[in-house]
This record gives sequence, structure tokens and C-alpha cells, in this order.
Amino acid sequence: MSLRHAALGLLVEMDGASGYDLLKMFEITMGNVWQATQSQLYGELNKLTAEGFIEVASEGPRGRKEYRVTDAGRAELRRWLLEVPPKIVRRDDVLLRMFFLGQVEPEEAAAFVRKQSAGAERALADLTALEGRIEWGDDNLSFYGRLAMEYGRRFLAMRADWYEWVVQELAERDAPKS
Amino acid sequence: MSLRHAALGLLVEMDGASGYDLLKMFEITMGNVWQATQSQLYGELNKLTAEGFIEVASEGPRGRKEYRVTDAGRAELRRWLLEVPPKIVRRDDVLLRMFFLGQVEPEEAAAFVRKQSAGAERALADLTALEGRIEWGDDNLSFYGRLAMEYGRRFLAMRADWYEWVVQELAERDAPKS
DNA sequence: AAGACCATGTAAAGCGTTACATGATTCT
DNA sequence: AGAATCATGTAACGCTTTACATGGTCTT
Repeated sequence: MSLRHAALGLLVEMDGASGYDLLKMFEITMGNVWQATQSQLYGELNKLTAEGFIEVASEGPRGRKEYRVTDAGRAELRRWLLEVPPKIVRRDDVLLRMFFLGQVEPEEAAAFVRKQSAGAERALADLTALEGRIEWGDDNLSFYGRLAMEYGRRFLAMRADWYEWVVQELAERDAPKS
Repeated sequence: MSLRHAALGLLVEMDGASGYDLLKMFEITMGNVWQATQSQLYGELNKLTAEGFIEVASEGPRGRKEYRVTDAGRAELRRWLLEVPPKIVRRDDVLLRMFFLGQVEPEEAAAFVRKQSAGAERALADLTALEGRIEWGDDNLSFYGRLAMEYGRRFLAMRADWYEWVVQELAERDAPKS
């Protein structure tokens, strides 16, 4: 149940934001860490309101609702942050496929891994390019966004390295030392 | 919809396995890559049977059903493996919390990150110890399991490094250069 | 005989995705 | 006036978790 806390946390930084605003900010700042669909976010905002963690501060044009975090909301955010043990759910579609590469021809397997490797390299290049274009402020969202971006770089680099190592391992298994 | 393919793939390697067998193997070999509950697995096996991707080869004591992958199942596994683009869903409970560390006191934030760091180091030590105890065969499950384990090591090491870097960044922000 | 383990299943509730629906406002 | 964008919501369906439920078999 972390979409709730992601929304709560974002709203603390963006006081007076609407669901629409939050949704955009979600994509920009936390898309790589937590994803949310429009549907889900609007639903969660209503639940948070019903439970008193946020409230509608004012209403704007086009039915826009501007939210504010209540004291109860801040307390809940803090509680979650420091007291709820993070739940690690590992589900990795690419890694899962790796397990079954023995089912296809060696060349197909190698091609698959090389493709993933190229994808990681490309994503890393994109991220590095993006990083250069962003003008970081010194607000919280910028500061922590930069940390997350560095994480992304390290993650992608690690993946790319590992993929290359896997390609070698596959080659060795396919053509064992003579 | 990858639990389906995880089950299908495992069953190819473990012909004649029951749901119970698969469940144990899931935990041992792929727990870090894809998780499944008992409930879910039994349900999926029934669906796979209904759709003709697997079949009950024989029945054992205690209602045990031993499954076998059909040709259609093998074809489906291959199709998924090579033709369905992997879907990358990033949801990381720890990383999400990082974004909101500005909400708590600097010491609390630093303590949080150090705790995660220690957790990663510990997990890395456990994994390395485990690796030494395992006797790897040369079957597919062993071979790919070893690759996955190496991934886990690199992942955890990367996380630990990054956490330490974050601690430093936090300290610098808290006490800027005099 | 008791306890451990084998073995499968159902039900409920929550989370997440996709698609559909509606309408207001702003810009060109 | 038409297009783009702002803005929120509902419905259906599937995935995931948790809890409950049941009973057979093997070991000591």
C-alpha cells in the first residue's frame, strides 16, 4: 500500500496541488521508482480524503480540487517512513527469462542477452543526457531526484556489465575450453 | 502475466513435478526474481491445464498431480521468451522512501539510509556464504541459478555503495562547506 | 498415536491496468 | 470554431496476498 504514501509525500512537497498536478509530477520525478496510473491516483486521493490524511483546500476551474496534507497525514507519512519495514518485492521480467534461456538455441539466447545489454546501454546514455539538461534547484524534490537519478545510472551500468558477463558465460558453456 | 511463464519454464526443467514441488523450487531458485504464493500457483496450474499448455501426467498419493508440459506449452514458452517484450515495472519501496527523507530530521534520515546500507551488506554476506555452500551441477537450473546469484551479488554491492554515497550527500547538504 | 510434512484448494479483499466517459477552459 | 489541454471519475478484469479449510501419508 505505498501509492498512498507516495501521494502523501509528494503532496507535502507540492502543497495545493491537484490530482492532475500530482500525476504529472509522479511521471517526472518518481516514474522510475513508483508508477501510478491516473485511475489509481484519483481513487487514492479520495480514500486519503475520506480517512482524513489530506483535505480539499480549495476548488478551481474545471472541477479542480487542490489538496493539502493534514497533520494526521504528516504523522502517517512519518510513521510509514521510519517505522514500517520496507517490503522488498522482486519481480523482474528480464531476469525471469534468463532462467529459461536453456530452452532456446544458444545463438538465440546470446542474441536475447545482447539485446537486453544494448537496451541498458541506451537507457544509460539517455539518462546521462537527461541529467545534463536538467537544472537542479535546491528544493527537496530536486535534491532527492538527483540521488534517484544517480541510482538509476549505477543500476543500468551494473546491468549492462552483468549482461556482458552473461554473454561470455553462455559462450563458454556452449563451446567449452578445448 | 508472467507467473504463468515462470511455472511453465520451471516445469520444463522438472518434468513430472507437482504444484507442491514447483512451489519449493520457486522459493529456492527464483525467489529473488519472481515470487509466487501457493494460492496463486495452484490456480495458475489449473488454468494452464485448462488451456492445454500443461497436462496431468499421473496422479500420486494425497491427491498429488504430476504435470507435464505439452507441445503447445513449449511453443508458448518460446514465444514469450523471444517475442514478448519484457515489461519493466519499477517499484522500489526503499527508493520511494528516499524521496521523502526531507520530511524527517537529518539524523533520522541518515540513520534510515545507514540501516538500509547495513541490510544490503548483510544480505550480500549471506548470499556469498550461501554460494559457497551450494554444489552446482551442470543442469540448466544450476547454470542459470549461478548467473542469477551473481546478479544478486552485483545488485547488492551496487546498492550498498550507493547508500554510502547517499549518506555523504546528506551530510554535505546538512552541513555545507564552511 | 502424535506430529511433521505432503498436497490441494477456496474465498475475500486489495492493488493495478486498461478502457471508457464526460465536461470545462484555454489557445490559435 | 476547433484543437489541445485540464480535470476528474467509473467499470471491468486480472493479479496478488492473506486467511481459511481439508485431508492424506510418513516417521518416530
